[in-house]
Amino acid sequence: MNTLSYGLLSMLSQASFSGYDLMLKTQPFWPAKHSQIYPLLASLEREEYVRFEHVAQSERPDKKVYSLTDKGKQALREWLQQPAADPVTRDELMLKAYCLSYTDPDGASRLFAERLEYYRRKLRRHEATSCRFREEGDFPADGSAPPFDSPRFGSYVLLEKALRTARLNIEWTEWALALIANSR
Amino acid sequence: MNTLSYGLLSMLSQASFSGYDLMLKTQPFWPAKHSQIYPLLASLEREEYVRFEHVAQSERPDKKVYSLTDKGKQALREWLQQPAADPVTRDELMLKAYCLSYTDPDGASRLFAERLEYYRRKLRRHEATSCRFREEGDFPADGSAPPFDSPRFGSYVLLEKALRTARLNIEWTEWALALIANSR
DNA sequence: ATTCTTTATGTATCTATTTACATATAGCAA
DNA sequence: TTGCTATATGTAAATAGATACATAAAGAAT
Repeated sequence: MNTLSYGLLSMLSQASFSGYDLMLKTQPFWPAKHSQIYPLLASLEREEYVRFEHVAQSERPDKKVYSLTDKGKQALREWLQQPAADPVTRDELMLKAYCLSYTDPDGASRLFAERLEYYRRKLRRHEATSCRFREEGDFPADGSAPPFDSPRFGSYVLLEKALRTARLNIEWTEWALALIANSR
Repeated sequence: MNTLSYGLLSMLSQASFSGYDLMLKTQPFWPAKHSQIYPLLASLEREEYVRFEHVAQSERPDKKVYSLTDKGKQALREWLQQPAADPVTRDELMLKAYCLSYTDPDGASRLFAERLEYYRRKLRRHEATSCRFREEGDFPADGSAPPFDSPRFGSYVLLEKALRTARLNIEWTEWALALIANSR
């Protein structure tokens, strides 16, 4: 059982999902391709952490909808008792920053401007998710936090982090672009 | 040539380093073990992107000090023309947040309190680095930014991001801990 | 004295992850 | 009608990364 396997179980604690859904849902915090997810789900099913049912769809391909077994729920409770491993970030732009003087201010601006667009897209997506959650009743409509007992408490805390991080990254990138522009 | 290989070249654009130094320097933005670094350096040397000289040390083991060749510098310039790949973050705590209701407020507080300590340690380290850079003359003593042409411009921009991010993460974790405490 | 940590370099093996190969249906755009 | 995207599931092969094995010497702590 590796971290991603526990991550899949964790997503399934909120609702049942297909492998394709899980692949999309894990992207923000543990990106993985479908070619990694499907074999893991098959293994989790063999060892009875999850079960699935075939769901026929008329307009789309049929799917397998997975849900937690009691063994899966127990595994989650034990996993939560363990401290979380340190987060890992890998960012090519940060590596490029070390040799920024090998290009000119125009080249550097282009790199940071592309990253700024990436952060802005992220913020827009998180804001849309926040609205959707409030409209669909996952979060209270008044903007307050769901209670700790609610299965949405975790999503609320995560979304808040994602929003704050995106805004900070936008501010930092704009600050860096201004520094580069001032040097011209 | 993978991303980490370019990252090693990028670090070498600032100064010459041993494989051990490079392993330590890459941790913040592209963590890698020495067992991954050493073979990459050997391969970069075979293909003449870097060269090394043996440096005998009296009080420590001898080392190989690597530096960029002209071919390595050219490779860096071409790499900088390409847009940077999207950053990747993998964080077990975020996965655990999805099933937080499977534990109690005490268990959840413990998880977030451990992470808070991690972020505080990070901030202290970054602040120490910032002081060191200013004392050693890498950054201007008045707190202003090094000029764009300076090989330290990138480090300055990166350190600023690290400081802002660590502070935001501390604030977010404290906010989450307060939410959990209020539910008790 | 002994154990632990840091510096320093390397290889062998295993696991995790990505890329490519494969297939199928529906909708949309050129 | 041809190609592109999204949904949906899978396998094969390659690469990237982690763990374990190996060695060595100095200093600090116990």
